[in-house]
Amino acid sequence: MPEALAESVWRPRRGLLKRERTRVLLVQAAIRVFGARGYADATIQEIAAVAGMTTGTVYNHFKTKEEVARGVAMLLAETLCRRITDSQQGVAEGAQRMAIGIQRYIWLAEQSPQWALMLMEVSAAAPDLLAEIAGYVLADLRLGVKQKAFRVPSEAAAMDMINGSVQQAMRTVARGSAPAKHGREVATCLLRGLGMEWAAAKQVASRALPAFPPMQAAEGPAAKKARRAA
Amino acid sequence: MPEALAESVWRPRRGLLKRERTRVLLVQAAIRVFGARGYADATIQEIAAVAGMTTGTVYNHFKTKEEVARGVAMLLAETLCRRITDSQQGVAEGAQRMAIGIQRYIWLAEQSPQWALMLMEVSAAAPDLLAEIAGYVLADLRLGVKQKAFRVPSEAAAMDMINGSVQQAMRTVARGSAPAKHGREVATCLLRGLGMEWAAAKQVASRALPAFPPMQAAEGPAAKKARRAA
Amino acid sequence: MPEALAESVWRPRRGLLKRERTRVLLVQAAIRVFGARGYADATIQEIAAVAGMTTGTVYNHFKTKEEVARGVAMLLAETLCRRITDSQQGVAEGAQRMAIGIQRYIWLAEQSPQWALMLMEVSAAAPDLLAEIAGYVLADLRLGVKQKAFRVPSEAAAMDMINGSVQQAMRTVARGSAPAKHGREVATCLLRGLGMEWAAAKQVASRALPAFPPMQAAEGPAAKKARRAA
Amino acid sequence: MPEALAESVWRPRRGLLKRERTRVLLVQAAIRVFGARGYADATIQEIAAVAGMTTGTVYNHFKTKEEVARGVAMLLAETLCRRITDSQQGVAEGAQRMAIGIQRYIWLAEQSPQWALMLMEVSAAAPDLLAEIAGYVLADLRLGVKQKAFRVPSEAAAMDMINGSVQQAMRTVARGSAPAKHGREVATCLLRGLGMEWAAAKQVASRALPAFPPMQAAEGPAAKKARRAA
DNA sequence: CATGAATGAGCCTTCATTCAT
DNA sequence: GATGAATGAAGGCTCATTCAT
Repeated sequence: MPEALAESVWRPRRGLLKRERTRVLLVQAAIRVFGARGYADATIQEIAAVAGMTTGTVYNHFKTKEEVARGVAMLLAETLCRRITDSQQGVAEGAQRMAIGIQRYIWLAEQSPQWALMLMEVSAAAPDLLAEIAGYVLADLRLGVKQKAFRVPSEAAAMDMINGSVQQAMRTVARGSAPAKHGREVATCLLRGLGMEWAAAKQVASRALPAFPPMQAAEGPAAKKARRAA
Repeated sequence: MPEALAESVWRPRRGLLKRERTRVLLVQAAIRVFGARGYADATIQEIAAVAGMTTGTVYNHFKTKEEVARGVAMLLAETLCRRITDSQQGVAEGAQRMAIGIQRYIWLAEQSPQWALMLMEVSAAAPDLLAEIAGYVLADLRLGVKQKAFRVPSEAAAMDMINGSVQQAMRTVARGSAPAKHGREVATCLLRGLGMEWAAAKQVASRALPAFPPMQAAEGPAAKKARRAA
Repeated sequence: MPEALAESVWRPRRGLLKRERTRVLLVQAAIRVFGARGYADATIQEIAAVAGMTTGTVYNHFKTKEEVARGVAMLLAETLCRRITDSQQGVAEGAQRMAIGIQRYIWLAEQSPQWALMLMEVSAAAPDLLAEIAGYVLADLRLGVKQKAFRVPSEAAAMDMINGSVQQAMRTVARGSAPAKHGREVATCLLRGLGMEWAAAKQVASRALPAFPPMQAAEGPAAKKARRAA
Repeated sequence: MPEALAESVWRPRRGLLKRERTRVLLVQAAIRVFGARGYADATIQEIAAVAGMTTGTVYNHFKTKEEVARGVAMLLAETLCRRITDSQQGVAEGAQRMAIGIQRYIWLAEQSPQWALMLMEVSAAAPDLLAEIAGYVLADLRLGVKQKAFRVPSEAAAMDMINGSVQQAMRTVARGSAPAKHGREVATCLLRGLGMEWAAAKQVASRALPAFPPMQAAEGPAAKKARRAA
């Protein structure tokens, strides 16, 4: 797990109902185990053990291993999207937002190759993850188009290009076979592919990435309930 | 299996030593089973049965299940590369060769979604497949660069973009959620990403795909031997 | 559940103390679930859910799953015996009472094969059911003997014959492999086995079955209490 | 297991192909385990262990636990039918053959209550057993009818009566709650139920049971093959 | 080389039962 | 009395792999 995300993912969730707290603990354990063993080789027993519970408890919350993957996917998606969105605060250009997102994912793969591979394995098992992320990417794409920075033959084609390229780049980086600055170069290619001119693409992709500050606590339903009651 | 490939893959291999013919039969059976069940759910016993042999025989030719996947990967790679290369006969422009390759893969995914998904699963288990294909892609990329049609920040970035995008597009198509002309639009994006101007990219991607004629028989070692002897 | 019994079994029990009403609701739910899944495949959790309660509640009323089966057995036995006895009102001949009982059970199996199989499964898990029923059968047997209609080598042998034959006939009927009039023919055989002459057996078994009127409400302890208090 | 059957069931099968020999060993082990634990509580692991093999081997021969029960049923059916048929050698009267069969089964339940209960449990899980036995019973029934000893309203009714009664009697005997001579008395009732006169029924049921000699070896396919080849 | 029976480690999954709230 | 989350012991079953024939 990239250090920069650890806190956001592991942070104990207060203010959740008991059932939900257990669920989150299980998902956190699953992230650890998926990361260590890979999705295919991870076992429910180990997830339970890591969470300090028993197998039965896992099945109280998830009907199948795949559903565990879905739980993991949702937590990761939520964390990633929120963290990256937070770091884009105040960036109004679609092109730059896109460049930030692209490079951030590749940067995360550099920080923790193992984690990146897990992320992609989980994505395969639980497409929800990509779907969630795609929402944010699409928003930036549309912003860029509206701002006349981008021009694409179709949103679908552009999305496939962006998502596929970033994933492939993450793999390359995780494998250790990427040159330095790979993130920036991939971003350059992609911005160009989205219709920008060479110089502009290069310029935008070269700007320093913004800081990546810890996520603010999300509210659980229990907390929401309490607030509503107030 | 896309009809257009079936003959090339299933054709009985004559002129091979017996050992190798058996091996090919097993690989062909494995392709069928992987396609039907997916790599993870395919069993050695079923592959053997489909090939009309027994488990033991499989292990006489492959040390592990993964090696079977490698065998499948090699056969598919060889078939794909040869067929696509053949169809590019006489195309001298790197840009157009690239456009043809990109669209052909996406077209194959349209022809047989199941097969496409299998292809990608096998790629994950046996990276040889992608490596082999990448060789051809890289050649076209370099050709395009040499011809000043392409301009890229780095070969690695361009390759990740191309490979990742095509895979993602194949997935989208296989899932059935791609718009019509997806192949052409993805190709347009990618050519643009490789440095071409909008109009040129669009124009090249819009040319009709060349025919996709059956592969000529490949020579087995036995035939080679015979020829050498002559 | 045979329609003819449904009302007697499902009828809400008024006038019961709350604790007992809950208990009955659970037993009724168990009958539904046992009928749908079979005893072995029924789960406490589903029984609770069907009753609109939780597992814990089930265990507040029954120490084990088997005890639930016992509860089911008692309710079914009570219902069956009472309904059949009611329908025998005014029949003074042991032989005819016996013929009615035999045919009624087989008729019930025709009405609802699934329910019949459940009945026998529950009997295996909770012999109380058969014991209860056997009491009524034995009474009719003795009546027939006293009236010189029956003549048997031993009560035990006769009881085994009657109970075993009826169960087997119910199974055959439930399986759908019994000819028409099976109930009547089995009854004829059994009456003959109990010592009657052919003609008499056949004649008695051929009489029309009496109507099968809904059961009158049974009193619960609360009602009893109230009555005692009066 | 009743001593009188043990030798017939456990005898090592020579002249069987290896696969079949293993299968028989597994079935024999299953009989032991079903007898000791009951069908529901028997585990595949224990069966394998008792047979000196591993669980995987069991599943090489039987797809499910129920199929193991079927294997047991077939072996028991074959053994029982052959042994009883052998002991009826030279008995030409259908009535007496029937009386012998009825009493023999009940006698076996006396010899080994546990085994009898197992037999009935297995019958429930694998109806093949009863079906096989029923064939022999039906033959005797028809013989008796042809000889004018029996008269029944329908074969189906008679069969249900015989099978059901014998099973119930076996249960009663196995439970230890049957009076002495229960077998004879049940047989008397049943012969009467099949249409005989009281005196005749009693007389036939009172004859001494014939000896119960060990079964002659059955030929396995390998032996058959060898013989054919000769 | 082919055969195919045997292996065996180990996973997923179920569910009766408990117990703190 | 009701709740329902948690338990945990087991068991069925799979399948890649081996090896004697």
